[in-house]
Amino acid sequence: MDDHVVQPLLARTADAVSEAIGRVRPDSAGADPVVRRSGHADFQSNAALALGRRLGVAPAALAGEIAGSVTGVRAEVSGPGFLNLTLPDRVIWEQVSARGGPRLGIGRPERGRKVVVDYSAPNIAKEMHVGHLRTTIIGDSLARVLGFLGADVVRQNHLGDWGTQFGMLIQHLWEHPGGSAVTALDDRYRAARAEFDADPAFAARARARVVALQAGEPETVAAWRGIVAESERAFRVLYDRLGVLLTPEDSVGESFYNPVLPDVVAELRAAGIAVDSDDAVVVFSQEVTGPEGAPVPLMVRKSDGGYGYDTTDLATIRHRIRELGAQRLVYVTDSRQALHFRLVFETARRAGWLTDDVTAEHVAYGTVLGPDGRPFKTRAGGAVRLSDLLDDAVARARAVVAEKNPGLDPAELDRIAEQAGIGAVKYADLSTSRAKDYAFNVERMVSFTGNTGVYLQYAHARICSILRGASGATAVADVPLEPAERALALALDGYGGVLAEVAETLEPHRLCGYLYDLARAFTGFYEACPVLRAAEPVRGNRLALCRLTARTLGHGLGLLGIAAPERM
RNA sequence: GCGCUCGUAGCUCAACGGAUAGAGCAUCUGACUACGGAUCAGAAGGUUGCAGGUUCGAAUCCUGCCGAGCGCGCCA
Repeated sequence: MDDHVVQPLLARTADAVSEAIGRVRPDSAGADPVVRRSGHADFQSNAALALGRRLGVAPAALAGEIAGSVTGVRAEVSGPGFLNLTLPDRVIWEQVSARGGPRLGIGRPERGRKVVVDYSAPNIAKEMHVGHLRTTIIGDSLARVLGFLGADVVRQNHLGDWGTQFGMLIQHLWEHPGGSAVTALDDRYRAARAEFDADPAFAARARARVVALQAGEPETVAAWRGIVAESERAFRVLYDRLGVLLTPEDSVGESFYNPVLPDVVAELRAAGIAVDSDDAVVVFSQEVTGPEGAPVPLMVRKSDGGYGYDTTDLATIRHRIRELGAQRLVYVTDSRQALHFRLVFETARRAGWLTDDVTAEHVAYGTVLGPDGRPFKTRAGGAVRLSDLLDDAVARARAVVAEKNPGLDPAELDRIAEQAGIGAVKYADLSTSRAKDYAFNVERMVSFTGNTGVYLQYAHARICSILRGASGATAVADVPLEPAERALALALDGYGGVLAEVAETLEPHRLCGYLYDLARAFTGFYEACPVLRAAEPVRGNRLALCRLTARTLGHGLGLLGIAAPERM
């Protein structure tokens, strides 16, 4: 019973207006009541503006009719036909009280929907770098939000675990034994590449090793597995540190699809979708043209008989729909791959894998830029290691937290600095709209003011502190609402709606914006309304608001994959 | 050449087709011996890249320009 769903006030108000429209203008029953949050009242309905026009009635007059018929809400006509809607105080307090359950009264609108979220996808034998940051963080947050709303989320970590580079890597490992940590693997990769380029004899042995790997030669395959396992352990360390949900069971890399690639091509060929061209097999787009006006191809089999990731991604679609039974496919990769996914989706549609019952979405995001406004690189021009990036953020967070709270003992400080630093990086990434590039600015990220993860964590911690100082009584009584209480309560009530928006648009920054607004609404409340000093029953009501705010902030941060410590 | 994405306050960013385009930094003026100061009140800051169009109503939708980034056959 603690799990019951509380209908948001916005929806209830919209229903009330909708019913009133139906009574006043039966012909227009079912019209969108266009109810939104308002700066002039609790909510406003803009329905009369469009509807009046269509019916040939003055919008203000129609708004007046609706106002006269609507029940449960005070409605006042304003301006050219806006309807300002105000709820009774009692209703709002009841709403605060009703959201006490573990799910904050939020339902599971995504229930019964299987969603595959493809994200992270680091490369085996290489270290994770800044290029893996956004996909990992955004994808994980989306998986959490969709899961919370009831979707059957299948996470897929499409590891780069297959390819010709493993031939030279294994060969190099055998010829130069010793060392196996992943940083070493990363160096090893470079060394192998150098030797491959410099020494034709080694290159030949490496190619032979690729053939052996593809042929399933046991010793070679065992070596390959060893490399994969080693890398996965290293990823695990970073995933744990980042607080990412991905587990080894979610790893379904390129090698998994390798055996079915010929069949994917065969199926496309049989359907006449894939054709031969210059010794390769390609699918020409029917929608997109390249230079010279020629159709853009998808390379499903290279002229050397090998397969690239065009084919692998086609295989993922087929597999996820046919074998996993997914209704929604989500690919979280950077925006430079937009054309690639467009072609892949187009081909999958032509092949009949993607139908109207299944959606496929490329969740594209912009580049992480360095301080110079160019793509983030080390001084030497290499990729910035993810672990270095996090170390840096944690170190700065530590300094900021230590200054704020000098009384913390070192162990506590370490723990909080880690949570704040990681949270800061994740929040910075999630809080700007995905499509844009953003500059990685640690200074700003770990600031206690502004729209940062640290600010939200601190807000949460301080509310927790208030609650610690107060015992028990959070029963909600029907007393007059102060404006700041009203603003806070309405903000709290909007949480589920925002989550639904995130699930639909796959834009976590909406949740960030909501949480920030919520924290600010709390600030306004806290400034205007004494809590612990207030007399009952006001005190109990305000404590209830504090409690619900803390829980909502904590929960929202959780869906962003960010820790919400009770003390900082 | 074509395509995708983006152009909003000095800076970093918001804004389901709705009322006066909002926050935070930074700047300026005030207030409070603080339920943990995440301060609070106020000021200033904008022709939402430009020009048309649709609409009762446009930062948002459409068209055309300008500018930036990215992409367009055997890399992933």
